[in-house]
Amino acid sequence: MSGDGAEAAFDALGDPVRRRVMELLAEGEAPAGALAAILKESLGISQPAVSQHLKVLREAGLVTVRAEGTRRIYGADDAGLARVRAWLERFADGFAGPLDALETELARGKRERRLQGRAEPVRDRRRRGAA
Amino acid sequence: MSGDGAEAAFDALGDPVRRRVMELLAEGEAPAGALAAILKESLGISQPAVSQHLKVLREAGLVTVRAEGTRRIYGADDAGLARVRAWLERFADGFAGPLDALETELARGKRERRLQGRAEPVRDRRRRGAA
DNA sequence: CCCTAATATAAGTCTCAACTTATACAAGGA
DNA sequence: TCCTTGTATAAGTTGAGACTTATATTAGGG
Repeated sequence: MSGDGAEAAFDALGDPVRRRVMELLAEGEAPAGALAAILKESLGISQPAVSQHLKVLREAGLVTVRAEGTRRIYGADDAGLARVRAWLERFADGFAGPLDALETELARGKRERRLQGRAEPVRDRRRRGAA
Repeated sequence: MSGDGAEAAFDALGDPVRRRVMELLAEGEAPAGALAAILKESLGISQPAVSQHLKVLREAGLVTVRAEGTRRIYGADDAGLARVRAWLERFADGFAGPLDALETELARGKRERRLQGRAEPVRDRRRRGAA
């Protein structure tokens, strides 16, 4: 429960350069080189850097790639974006996502009980890596 | 053009702990201490760390705070979340946000012209800080 | 075939931000 | 008035990841 795949997407969108890439792709597909050229001009970022960003976006499912000769044509991937939207629906004023009224009530009750505050067994854990 | 305030929100949501805080707040308001207790138990994170995360969320406009005695009651702020949704509407299959059909066409044409690739004046720029 | 063009990967550097502990501050209650 | 409880701020450390340059890879063209 509570495990969508929006994690990687949000991690990826946490970077302004990658957000810019997505904005460019929102207007239509583009070869990697064109994106690199635009980002080099506007932000002074090198081609390899852009390539690395594209890789992150790919792995987050936010972009699609299609080979065309030696070119890689990138496009925004609705699948990844949909997962982001789904995550946001939790906050949709009124109900909490795919839960029906009853489950919502149960969850709320459980939360309130948990929120009373009872903290002792402090497991361990150290740094939450997001490779 | 192209300057919404979704930037800070996405930067904030780029962190898994802050996302977790938002998920908790999606179920309802909670005092900082309760959030700290939950995150300590589940992720082993200290109270000051949580306080710092809450500060980031506050500055991103993603949460509201209300003082109640010595407690700070946090809640999800629709304003910030709305800005995130607005950014995502760029990708809404078909049209590009608040632009009408004509403007969309113009934008697309301009993009395609830009994407032809013409890069020379490599300004300077160094590291894109996001205080 | 080799050369060029388009992209990706390797390897290394350096900044930033997410943590830590310690402490300050504010609001009640005894 | 002090102590306690709840929260925020200060100061310092450290690992991740966003860059860099250099090089590998792949596809076509002459």
